[in-house]
Amino acid sequence: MDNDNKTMAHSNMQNAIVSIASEVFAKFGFKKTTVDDIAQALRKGKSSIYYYFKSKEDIFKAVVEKEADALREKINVILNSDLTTIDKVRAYVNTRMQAIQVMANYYTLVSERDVNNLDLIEKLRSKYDTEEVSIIKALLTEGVEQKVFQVKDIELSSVVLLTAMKGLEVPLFLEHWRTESLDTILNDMLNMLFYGIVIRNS
Amino acid sequence: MDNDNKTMAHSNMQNAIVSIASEVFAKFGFKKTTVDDIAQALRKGKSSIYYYFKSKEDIFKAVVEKEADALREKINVILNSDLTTIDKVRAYVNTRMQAIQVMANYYTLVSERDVNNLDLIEKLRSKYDTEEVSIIKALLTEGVEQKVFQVKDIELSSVVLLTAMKGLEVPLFLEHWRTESLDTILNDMLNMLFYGIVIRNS
DNA sequence: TTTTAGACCATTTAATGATTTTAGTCGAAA
DNA sequence: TTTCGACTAAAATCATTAAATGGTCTAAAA
Repeated sequence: MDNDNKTMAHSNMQNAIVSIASEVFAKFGFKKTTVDDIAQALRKGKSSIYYYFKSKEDIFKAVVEKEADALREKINVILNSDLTTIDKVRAYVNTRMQAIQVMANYYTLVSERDVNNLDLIEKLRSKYDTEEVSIIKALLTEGVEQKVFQVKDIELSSVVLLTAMKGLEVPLFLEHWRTESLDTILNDMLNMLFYGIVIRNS
Repeated sequence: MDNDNKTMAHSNMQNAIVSIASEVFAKFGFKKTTVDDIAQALRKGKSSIYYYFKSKEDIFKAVVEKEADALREKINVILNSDLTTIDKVRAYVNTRMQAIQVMANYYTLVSERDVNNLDLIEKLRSKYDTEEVSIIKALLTEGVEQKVFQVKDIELSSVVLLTAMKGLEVPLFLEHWRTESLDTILNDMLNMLFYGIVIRNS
């Protein structure tokens, strides 16, 4: 078997592990899932898993990264589209609010708040928050460049918007506090963002 | 001692307990503070405390309520002032963002997230969140009535604003992530809220 | 009559040692 | 190159015992 096929087979096995691990982690959570659980689900020995991954933590990171990729793909379609910047922001927020479902394993780890995993939680949180702030900054910058937006402090505004979205995850997704469709709610919020609440006389 | 003086004396002792308890809770947190700690700080026996309060939880609630009163007093000055509605909102947000310092015991309890106290946390959170939403609704309603604001869904907007403020408590107060003054940061955010980010051509 | 506090109870928490489980490694076999 | 059984060290769990704590009772003091 030449080198490329060997690497391909290696990758295939890694992908298989990540897929199965994703399901096992989803079922039991990070803490309660053992590497032996994952191995058994793959019908292999535990040390086989360690041939492909350095540690349990690395497997979990790969799982979360795969889920993040699914979200990134959707978001990149929006960023690269011909939509107006305003519509891009709308589409982005709508898609981003699916994060809690698409990146279920990451959110579960964060909410577990297990003191033994705070380091892992902080690593992941930092990585994905930084990424999100970059996306929002890019959108705000595009809007400013096209003279559609006026934003005094893009860095601050990006963080504020991300913080607001994250804060709303709980009432919108975990508590189901409103009966209107998510689209309606997000639309109202975005209109507040775009046009403000102060009435300006023409 | 007639009845009024008796009641007065009773209240005085309750106030003394709340004051001292506030300090002890602030020092050790709810969980680590024992009723005996509070009693010793007052140079009394533990069962004396139970003569004035039904439970440790009731003492803590009284402590938090006292702190909340300090914040309410400041906010009521704003609500009852002759300021324009826009300036009232500005002043309210500035004052409200002091909550994390003025209501320190409440915030400490919430961040402890002790599973044995989730019930108490939820009771207090519900109480004070409901109160805050009412204040924001009143301000938005006043603005709409004076035709200064245009808000499609006052209930939703109030909750969104409160959620955003709460979400920003961490970066602004606990992580000191920005070097500008708090006033500057809050001002920028409020301008986003009032006027939006979309440039509207006259 | 009101206030106080020591003694007490039931429950919770902490400490401890023993046992089990788990992450990760090694080396031989396939 | 890949797999896995055996193994190790550390971590986690369990059962038991002791200590601590929230709260109560009742008698004494103010």
